[in-house]
Amino acid sequence: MTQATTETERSVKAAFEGLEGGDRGGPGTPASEAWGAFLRAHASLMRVLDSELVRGAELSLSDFDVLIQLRLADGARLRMSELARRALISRSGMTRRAGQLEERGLVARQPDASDRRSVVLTLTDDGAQVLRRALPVHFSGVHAHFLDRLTDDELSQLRDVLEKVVIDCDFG
Amino acid sequence: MTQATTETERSVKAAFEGLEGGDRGGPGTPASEAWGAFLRAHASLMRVLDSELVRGAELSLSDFDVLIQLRLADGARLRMSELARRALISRSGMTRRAGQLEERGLVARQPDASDRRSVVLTLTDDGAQVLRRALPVHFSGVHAHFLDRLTDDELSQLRDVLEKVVIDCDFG
DNA sequence: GGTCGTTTGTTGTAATCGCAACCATATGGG
DNA sequence: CCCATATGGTTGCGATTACAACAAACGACC
Repeated sequence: MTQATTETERSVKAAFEGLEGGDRGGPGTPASEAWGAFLRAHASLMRVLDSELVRGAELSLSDFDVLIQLRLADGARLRMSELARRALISRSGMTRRAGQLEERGLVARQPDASDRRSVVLTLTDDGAQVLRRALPVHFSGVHAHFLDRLTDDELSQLRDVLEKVVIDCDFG
Repeated sequence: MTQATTETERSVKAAFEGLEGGDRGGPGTPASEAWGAFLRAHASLMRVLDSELVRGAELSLSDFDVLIQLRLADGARLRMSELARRALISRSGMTRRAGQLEERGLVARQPDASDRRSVVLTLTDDGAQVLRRALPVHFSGVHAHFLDRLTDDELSQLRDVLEKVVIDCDFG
């Protein structure tokens, strides 16, 4: 995977000439290399972290996301839409994920008194316990593959740079 | 829309609450903020870029990935496995994606004379033409949402930092 | 030549996800 | 009060993906 980078970026040059692209963003530039690293980093990190979490805590990264977002919310309760927004998934995706988690007894659906359209999701005791067991697994993975490889300065740089390219858009 | 998100990419904004992992990695630190920005940036960028590409060139980002990797390869020809590796997808995923692209006449399957197990994918004239029309669409999107928002220094930083966290792993 | 382990591509299967459509509810103006 | 519009959640549906298992072919070795 790392090797492909070099190869790719070398040949990118030939492929993109004739394209109006210009210098910035052209092949072999920091731009294209940054883009490629961005894609590779995400793909490989997500795969490994999910795999580790499933093996170590019998929880997918998607499920973990919902549980952790619930736990971080005030009172460990959130409406479906808000939860979907925070977990970066669609509302329909949230519906199905909540259904699975509810079947496992990790979350509970409750009607919202102030808005009868809404459904409020809460973390059950079992859910909190499962989350407690999953946290160190995920934590050690993020440490090993992410935090331990970067300095504090690099993390700050990464945060600042990436926040500039976040697009505010709907997710479903 | 076509699925811009590959696997599991969710927001885990501050996944380390309640852990005594020390300050590094705790909520509100550059670590967790960088991680959250990483996830949000990828999710939103992929969604928007895929959407723009589908609307502007009738090509999903996944299909584009295959075509561009073929184009960048020497002679615009690659074995399935190598193509899958470069496109960050599994071999089975590559099989099916190649099947679709072949049906559309954008790529052609050829036997590899030197290894009868292998199948070599080549870019057809139609495929090259579709790719030519797709390139400016994708590049303008990458420019608008990524490159134009960052300086050269920031792109170099991003590349250097992200390459440190790329994990060399199999994708299928 | 024969054998074992590896690699290559494909397929069955199951899981996931988003979009569009839908109903229920809420909200703001006539 | 009534209607138009917007929002919240669910469901049907199609599309995509990875994992595991498989056969064919390769390669190293004896």
